[in-house]
Amino acid sequence: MRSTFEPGGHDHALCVGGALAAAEALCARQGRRLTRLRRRVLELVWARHDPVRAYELLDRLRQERRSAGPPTVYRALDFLIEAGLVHRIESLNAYIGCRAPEAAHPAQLLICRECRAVGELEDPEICELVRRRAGDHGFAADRQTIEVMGLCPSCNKAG
Amino acid sequence: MRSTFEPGGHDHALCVGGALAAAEALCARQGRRLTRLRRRVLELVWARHDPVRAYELLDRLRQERRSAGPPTVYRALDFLIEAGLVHRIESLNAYIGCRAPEAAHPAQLLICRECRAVGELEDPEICELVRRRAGDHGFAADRQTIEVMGLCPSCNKAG
DNA sequence: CCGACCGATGTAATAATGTAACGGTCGGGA
DNA sequence: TCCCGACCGTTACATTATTACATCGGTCGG
Repeated sequence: MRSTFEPGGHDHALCVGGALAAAEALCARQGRRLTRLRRRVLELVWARHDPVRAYELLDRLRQERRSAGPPTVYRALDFLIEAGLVHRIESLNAYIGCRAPEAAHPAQLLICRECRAVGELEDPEICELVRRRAGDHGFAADRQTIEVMGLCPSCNKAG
Repeated sequence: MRSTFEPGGHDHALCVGGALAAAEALCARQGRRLTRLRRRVLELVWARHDPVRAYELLDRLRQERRSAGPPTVYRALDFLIEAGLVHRIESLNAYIGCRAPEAAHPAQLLICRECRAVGELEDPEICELVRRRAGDHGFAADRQTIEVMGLCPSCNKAG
């Protein structure tokens, strides 16, 4: 099983580097334009493994790009979400880098209520079961938002 | 199977009346105080079968209670959600009356992107599968938010 | 009955989140 | 060359939600 939550002392530069490389590749393949700005926003999103707020991104962006305003950030986020590189966490109004941008599946996000770490399932069975049950009621599902609050492995042990 | 989406011409007064009666009963049983204000907000939430925004509720409340402000509405909503009488729809920042307040299960909301009607599954299998898969990754789930966008039965036929 | 307490509500201000609208720039194709 | 479309800057504004503190009204022990 792929690790859902990163262990404490991992080399985070690898996460960031990997995410950016994957993003370049994906955009190239799909004919999307990963501009300098968008790339930088993605990098800022990946700065940590917990969710980032839009206005936090804005504050950091401003430090290097005086001209940034809310639309700057929201447009970049829209692009990144559309491309499947970032997830919006509806229940937190926050954003997090997608750990499996290649997979087309909708994700199921596991959010730790203690440390705010976020893990990501890409479980096709859940996805399919939800779709089927909705279909049983005559509902044609096309987008799923699944967010689970709870305790991540390490907070669970600690508590 | 219980009907998930109400048919067009149903007698909506029955929905509202039933919801209020169920709410009274539930609060009585659980020792919660369903005050006049909270009851009225619940009634306004149930005015339609599609999601209501907090500030829509506020506007309507103000017509009969000049003193209402944002906290008035948000506090009432917090109470109703806590009691399981209302769901917050995270992906819309909106609220809807719970159709099965007796059931302790988390709900799965089916949201029509055409007509905004909302149906509600209370599927224990989905719930359990999500919990189990999360558990497989060491995550102790305690709250699930599942929101599905798509087309309701009638919009699906129409489109 | 009194007064202390507590949950519910009133009230004002403000924070946090997100969008609209319009203009400028720049690169690629007719 | 000229136009078009994508991208970004810029300003203003809309929407959603919270904080902090005051007040009201009932309950309960004394």
